[in-house]
Amino acid sequence: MGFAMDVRDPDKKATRKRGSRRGNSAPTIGDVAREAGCSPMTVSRVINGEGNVREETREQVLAAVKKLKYSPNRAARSLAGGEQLRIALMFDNPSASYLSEFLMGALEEAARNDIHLEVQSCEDAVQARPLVRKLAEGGIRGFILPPPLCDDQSLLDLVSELDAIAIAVGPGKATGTHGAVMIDDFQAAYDMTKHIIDLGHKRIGFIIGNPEQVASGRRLNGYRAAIEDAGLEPLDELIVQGRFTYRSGMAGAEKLLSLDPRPTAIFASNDDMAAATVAVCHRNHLDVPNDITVCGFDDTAMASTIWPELTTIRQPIREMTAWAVTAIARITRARRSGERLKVDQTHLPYTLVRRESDAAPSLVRSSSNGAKPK
Amino acid sequence: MGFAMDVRDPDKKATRKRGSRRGNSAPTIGDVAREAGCSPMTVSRVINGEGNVREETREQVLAAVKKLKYSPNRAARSLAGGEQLRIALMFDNPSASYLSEFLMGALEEAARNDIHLEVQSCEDAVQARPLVRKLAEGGIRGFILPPPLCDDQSLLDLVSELDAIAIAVGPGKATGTHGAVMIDDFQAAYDMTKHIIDLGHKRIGFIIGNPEQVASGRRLNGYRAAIEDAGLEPLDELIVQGRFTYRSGMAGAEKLLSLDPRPTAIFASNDDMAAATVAVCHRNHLDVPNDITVCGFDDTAMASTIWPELTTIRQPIREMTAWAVTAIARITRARRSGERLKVDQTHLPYTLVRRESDAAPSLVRSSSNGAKPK
DNA sequence: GCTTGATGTGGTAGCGCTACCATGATGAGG
DNA sequence: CCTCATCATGGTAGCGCTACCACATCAAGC
Repeated sequence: MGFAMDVRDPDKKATRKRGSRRGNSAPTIGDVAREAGCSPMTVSRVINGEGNVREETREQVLAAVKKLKYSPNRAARSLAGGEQLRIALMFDNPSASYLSEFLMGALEEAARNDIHLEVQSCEDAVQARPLVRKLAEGGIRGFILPPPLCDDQSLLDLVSELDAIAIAVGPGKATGTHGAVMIDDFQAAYDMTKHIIDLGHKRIGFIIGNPEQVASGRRLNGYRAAIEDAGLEPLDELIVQGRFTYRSGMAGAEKLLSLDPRPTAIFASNDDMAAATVAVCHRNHLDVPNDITVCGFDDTAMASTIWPELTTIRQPIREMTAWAVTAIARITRARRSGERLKVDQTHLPYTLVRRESDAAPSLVRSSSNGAKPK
Repeated sequence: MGFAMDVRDPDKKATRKRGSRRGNSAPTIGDVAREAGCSPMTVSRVINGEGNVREETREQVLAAVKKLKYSPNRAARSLAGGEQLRIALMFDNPSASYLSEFLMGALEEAARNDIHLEVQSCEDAVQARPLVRKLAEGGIRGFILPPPLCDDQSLLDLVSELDAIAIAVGPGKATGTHGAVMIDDFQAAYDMTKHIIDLGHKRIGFIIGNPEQVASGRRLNGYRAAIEDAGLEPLDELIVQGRFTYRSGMAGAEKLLSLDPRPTAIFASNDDMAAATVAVCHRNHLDVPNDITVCGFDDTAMASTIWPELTTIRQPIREMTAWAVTAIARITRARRSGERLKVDQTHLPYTLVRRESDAAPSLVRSSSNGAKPK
């Protein structure tokens, strides 16, 4: 026995010294155990807040932890602890340029918490269903769903049914059966509309988003409320249907510009449609913003690429996705230890980003060189 | 003996079955080894791109990986492998809409290999220098540099000097002192130009990219070579300078459209400028593609957002970034074990994506309804 | 007294992977 | 022919931690 140890020890030391496996720093659970005069197992128990440890022992361990500045090794923990938490991030419009922000938030947060994140793209909500089922059966515990997927109630129900967790990122409305992070679409649209009104505009056109996404309706309502609160006449002719696509934005803008008198400002429900509106304005030889103000929503890359750059509403997409990831982690942990806490929902703050596409209306139609007020 | 086995075996199976440690899914390196008919070690070698594996074996392993959809367990990897590799992804034009693809590739691959990736934005190459120094001193071992950062030779030299690894993603030209993944910009521009020529165009305008990026010159040369090879007259008036921005694209397009006779096609060095060109054409009441063909380069989100959608060259940005990440990982590993293998460079295949912005030239100027040939 | 059952604690065996060394197979040089 | 280097591969022993069982201890019950 003694011999065996003698042989083993130097060997081990040599390995250690070279530091081929581990630099030299980072105390391990074993170091703590030695310091506290107990076994690694007991240390593990204390650290994980399990019961069945004498108060005295616990204190010794905690003192040792503090003294050695021990912090558990994440990799080892998740390796030993059985399965790693796996969550899927699904999206069905890969063209969305806010995807990069979306990914930054999710992947960063996932890495921080040692969560495996799978990025899945799919055609639409219908096609997503079998995919979700497969993933859930394959061990995925949570799903992050951006719009428009998160507006499909039956998809959300399917996730609950499969005993997984769905978090909607930026849905128009939360239904209470699942978690959600969003901005207040209503208030944001209200603010933007009020901003345009404050600039002096009275005829403000609005292009609605995809009717299948609840957010579209909320943005429309925000616009309407601001118009009414300002005492302006709410005219149906100023509101046209779009579908969030560039092309639908072109059609909507053409319709609005053919009105007589034409609106002096157009608020499109997203940036792609706003960009399309700018294009149509240019085709009609209208200068933006001197002849007409155009505003968007979302602050995607498109908004700051085109000329003039769009005044728009910025969603804190990164923070929203990060929140979604931690929410899933929290809920799963709770579930593992039996308790079934209810999923929560939250609103994060948005910002109105003022760029170059808005200005006060030119009073005289022909004088199109009115300097934009800063 | 037989008894002992009888006792032990079911026990083990039971443990497995309950899946207390491992769910049941996730194939391990051992499963792959069994499938490929070799040892786990060999699989490990293949996965980490180490040398000393017979080509035949490598292929078998790769096939097994694919078949089983194996993906290495990050926790185990970093637990066994010592310290975590840290690399930085720097970029200086956050507006680039290909950023999302870029990030997808990098972050996904980084997560897969349990590499800590820091995303850093900076103003320009000059400003990047102190930042690189600080990061390298802080333990960053590799830098991923998209254009235009990767075209700054002194920045690349700085990285080598600091004993870190630089991989250029999509530079115009590789200098041999650093790693690089790219497409053949010359050949791609040549192919696109030839495509336009084959459509029947003879006066083809070209908008050059940012002169500070070497890729711009390569694309220009590709255009020139195709023009000459087709026996068309190379006219300087058809080539205008741009800077890869939407706005510079507008200026360039305006200049080209003011020529008499105007070109029947315009090939812009990137999608943003091509989109701007389409906008300018529309402003001049020219239909795309019936009155004029417009082609882009890069296949960013912009290309498929606007109407008409752009015919363009797709770079496999995601794959390129992923390659960059694994290259850094491979080289670092090699360095750790002493050997100093030279950094390598590779070309990845591009594709010409045909959409709706190109057509044969309309022979009679007024008849603008020429059907687009399929 | 000895079975039960709770309560602390330690031992053992991995989690999936890689560093390191040992091996077998080849070919070059003596 | 045998050595010695060079490859291609396998075996073994951990990385730091936790699940699981075994054990020891002490109280209460038949």
